[in-house]
Amino acid sequence: MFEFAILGLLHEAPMHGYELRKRLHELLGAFRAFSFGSLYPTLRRLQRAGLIVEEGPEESALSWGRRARKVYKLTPEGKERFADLLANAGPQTWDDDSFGVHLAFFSRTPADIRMRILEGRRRCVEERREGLRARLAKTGEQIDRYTRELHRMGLESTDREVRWLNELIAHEQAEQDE
Amino acid sequence: MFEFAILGLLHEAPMHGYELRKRLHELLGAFRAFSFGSLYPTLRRLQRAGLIVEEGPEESALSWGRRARKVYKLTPEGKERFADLLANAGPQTWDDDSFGVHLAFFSRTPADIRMRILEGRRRCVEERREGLRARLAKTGEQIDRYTRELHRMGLESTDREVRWLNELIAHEQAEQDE
DNA sequence: GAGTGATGTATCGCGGCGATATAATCGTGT
DNA sequence: ACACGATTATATCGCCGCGATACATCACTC
Repeated sequence: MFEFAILGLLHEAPMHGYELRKRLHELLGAFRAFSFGSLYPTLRRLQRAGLIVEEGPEESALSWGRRARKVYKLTPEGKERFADLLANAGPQTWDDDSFGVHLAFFSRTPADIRMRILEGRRRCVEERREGLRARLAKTGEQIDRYTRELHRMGLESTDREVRWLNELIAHEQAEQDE
Repeated sequence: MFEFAILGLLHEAPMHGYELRKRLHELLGAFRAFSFGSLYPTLRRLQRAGLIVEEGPEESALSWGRRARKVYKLTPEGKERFADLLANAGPQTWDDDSFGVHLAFFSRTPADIRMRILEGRRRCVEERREGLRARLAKTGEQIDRYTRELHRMGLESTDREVRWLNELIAHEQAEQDE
């Protein structure tokens, strides 16, 4: 996921780690917090895999006076990898945060894949909603007040997410038709 | 967190791994999925730490005919540890799932600690809400449609959680007064 | 010129997950 | 009677991401 996010961001421009994290925070801070503790190891991993490369010092010379930074840019393999991850956007689980990250890069995502991701998400959130509904109905009054409150809240947010997804999907369809 | 949940559940009765996971699912399935991949290692860890012990076969003999299971029960140290974890319920972050797990064990939690946890959660969710609000206001129209949608949704759910927490807190106070 | 806070890179240990292996037992259909 | 799949049950492995921590530079202010 982090990998996907970094590759996605580097499509905009070459960046160094700290900046990546800042942009990531702006982009995804709404529902996901990325830490430095995974940022730098991930960058190393991507570099070793040949998906990103460190820019030579001459390129970053325009911002001189700055202290040591490592500016990374995408390689063709990196771009390919990003497209692959999008295309194979796997079966999701409700507690999987990949959906949000995908959404954040939707403007760079083909319409058909956008649709597949949206519908995949809706499907799994709907499943979850039915599961919660069933459990709430079954256990009825016998369970702990706090637990019930937790379930109630869970069901409500799941329901709201489904409705939200429906709106997003409708909007996509409207765009496609025009 | 898993540790806390397991210790909490074992207050009810001695249990084996699979059962623990099932109960955990009932209790916390609304917002958290625990996997076997952490369950068994965690049980081992707790056992090594002396917080739980494996019941002898004679005790589990009442359920005979069953296949190999390892039934664990709390030690006094385990109970102590649970109380400690509750008492020191640390500073939370919004994406931290400890709150939900704590809530699930509220009926076994002293009223003052309940209150501290609820208010701690409210505080950090409120902070997050203000952060989101500020960012949405600042960036205005210049950001990506999908990203804005993500932020909007994030803000909305955060706001809903704050209101929910307010209700819970009010209920606690009402109970305290009676 | 001291202190504070933001910028910047980096590592370490650990908790938790997904995939996977293995096996007994239960339920159901034929 | 038996076969087959679902459920019960324990366990390991590698990987991802986090929190804590360290350390250095720069900007700003008192």
